[in-house]
Amino acid sequence: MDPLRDEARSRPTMREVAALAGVSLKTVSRVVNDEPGVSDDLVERVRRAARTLDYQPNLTASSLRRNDGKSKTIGLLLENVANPFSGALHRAVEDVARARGVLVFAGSLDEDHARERELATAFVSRRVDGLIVVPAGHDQSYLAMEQRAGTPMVFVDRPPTLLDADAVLTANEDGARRAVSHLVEHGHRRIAYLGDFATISTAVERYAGYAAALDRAGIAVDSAIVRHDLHTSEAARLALLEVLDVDDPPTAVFASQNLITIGAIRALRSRDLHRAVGLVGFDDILLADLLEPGLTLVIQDVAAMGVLAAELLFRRLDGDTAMSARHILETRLVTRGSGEIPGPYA
Amino acid sequence: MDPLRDEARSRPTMREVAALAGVSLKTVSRVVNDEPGVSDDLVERVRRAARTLDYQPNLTASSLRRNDGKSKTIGLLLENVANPFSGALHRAVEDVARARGVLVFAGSLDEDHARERELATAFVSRRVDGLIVVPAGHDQSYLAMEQRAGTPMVFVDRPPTLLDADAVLTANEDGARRAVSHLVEHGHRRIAYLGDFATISTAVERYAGYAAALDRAGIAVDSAIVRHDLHTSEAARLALLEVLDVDDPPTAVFASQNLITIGAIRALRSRDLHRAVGLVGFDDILLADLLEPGLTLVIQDVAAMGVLAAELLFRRLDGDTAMSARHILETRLVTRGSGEIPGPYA
DNA sequence: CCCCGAGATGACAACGTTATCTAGCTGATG
DNA sequence: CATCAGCTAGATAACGTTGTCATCTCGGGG
Repeated sequence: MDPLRDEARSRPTMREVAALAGVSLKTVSRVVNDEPGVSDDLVERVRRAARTLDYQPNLTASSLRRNDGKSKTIGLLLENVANPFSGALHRAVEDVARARGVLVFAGSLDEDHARERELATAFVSRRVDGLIVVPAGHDQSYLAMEQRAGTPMVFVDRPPTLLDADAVLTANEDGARRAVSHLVEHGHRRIAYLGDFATISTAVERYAGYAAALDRAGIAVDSAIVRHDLHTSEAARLALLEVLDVDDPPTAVFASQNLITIGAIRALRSRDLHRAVGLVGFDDILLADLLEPGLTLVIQDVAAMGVLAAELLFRRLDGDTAMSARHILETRLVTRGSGEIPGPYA
Repeated sequence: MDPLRDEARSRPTMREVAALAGVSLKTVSRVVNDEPGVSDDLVERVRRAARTLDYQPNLTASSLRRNDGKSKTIGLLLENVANPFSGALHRAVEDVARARGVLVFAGSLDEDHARERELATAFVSRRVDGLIVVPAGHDQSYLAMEQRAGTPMVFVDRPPTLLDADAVLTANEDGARRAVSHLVEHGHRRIAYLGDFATISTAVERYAGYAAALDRAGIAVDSAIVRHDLHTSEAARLALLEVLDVDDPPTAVFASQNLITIGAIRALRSRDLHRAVGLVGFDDILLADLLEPGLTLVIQDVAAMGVLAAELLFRRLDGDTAMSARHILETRLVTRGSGEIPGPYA
């Protein structure tokens, strides 16, 4: 009907390359996969034919037929591809994967456990070779069947629940304890806690570290200056404004996550308290050194976490059947000023 | 040999579901794809069998066989998944894709044109349904065949070269002109330019805007205070330090990109000039409002760019055959202090 | 009571590739 | 000179699914 319909000319296949080169399908397959046992003459002819047709092998068909069934693809479930933590993790995983010719599917979960399951299933349907997961939910048993079917999986930042798998975690409690002890050492005894959803395991651990540091210093936790379930910087800002209004207000603040730290800074600024109230945050923040005062932070080596997670995953793919393990990475306290503001007991 | 080898029990297939339900393969296919013409009785039986076996359809096999050949997958080529611009773009694209059940492959190019081609080819080999590209190179003709084979592609931030395709771009020249004019209006006539690789089209356009603004104000471009090819904040910092040392040093700076802006701030801080020298940057920066002085920036709506790009792509996938077009998004100048520092002619 | 159409179900081929097996050829060995 | 090892090349089946078409059943109309 339409004579100009050469538009949707479909991609050349091995069969067409074979026809042009005057060889069998299988010979083309051998050449494409660099298998030995093809004469130089034919290799050259096939190569030329492939180039002429601009042949690109169809990797999905290939992986369907291959014995190992590998798709050279992994799935990465992140909290949100737009946040810096996820971005850094993604990049580290990508680099390790790239070295092995493996591509990365990435997706955002937004702390939504339904979304986690949905996306994991979508990845599995595409037959990814493995999964790296920063879980949003608290039940990963839905992955058990898939794991048994041979898909390795590594959890990052938060451990899997109701599932046995490798995990790369941060020493959250220890990091938080050091952060809060640091404030105590600088003379603070009224230290507020601002934390993320209490359903997030890292938030729980960081709170435990906060409480432990206070306990060690003989300070009682005062719920009037402890706020959980803050997930945006705005929520954190409002929470801190309230906390600053209680009787006997805090002289220092521990912010358990980067967005919360930012909210805390905004609150302190608006009261012009940023040079008076101590502040230590968990997680790195870009430009932390350019603020005034500089931000004292507990930081994790996110890139190292990503590299380790990817390496664990590929080790499993290479056949490692050792028992699953949890790898805990230490944190580092970087002092830049906000955490060294002296408290009343300095 | 190893009796415990039930480990790698492979995934159930339609054939197994069919056997368990006592129906034919095709009937299972119909049920899985919600095709009409299957009795309620059988639908129920198949559903139950599928659930029992925890059957997950193999989408790669399905897309291989399907007439439309769609893999419900798109490829996204970014500069670096870890940088905020790429992250925001990625997220916007993901959201549009998610609404259509489409998954996103993402990869980093690091301004490497070889890597661009490599990654694009890898995506094509996995038969993605479409590509969204922030190109690193200056020749996308290698994609022509693929485009003719029916894979739509949309370029973002930078136009395609030697290839006709949709593009979503920023009004770079206009934005830069407004930024520099803003400095002129605040009394500056010695305005330094710090720019990215001159091979990047956006950098070229922004420089053109800088030159145009000076020209309009009757100011000659002085190459002594113009620096190109800065790609890291450290390079920018060092460059500005040098520029500040020339005779008749600049009283203001235009930084053409976010990392460069950060380097510029560091340089100014180290000379304690951050409250004396005017600064306007291109691209958004997290916490720009918390610095002192606040950063005056020309910002692009990155999320809007991503949404538009993804929508254009899906429109093509839905069969839109209109001529390809370039969509130019305007920028916005956000004044926060650093750009309003008065110059000598104020 | 036969035939026909509509609807449900299944048999079979095919998507593009790789695995397996066999055929043909060469040249060396007994 | 027969045999066989060793190599190259191709024919064929198979991966898990969907498209096409044939078959079967059932109810209603002539």
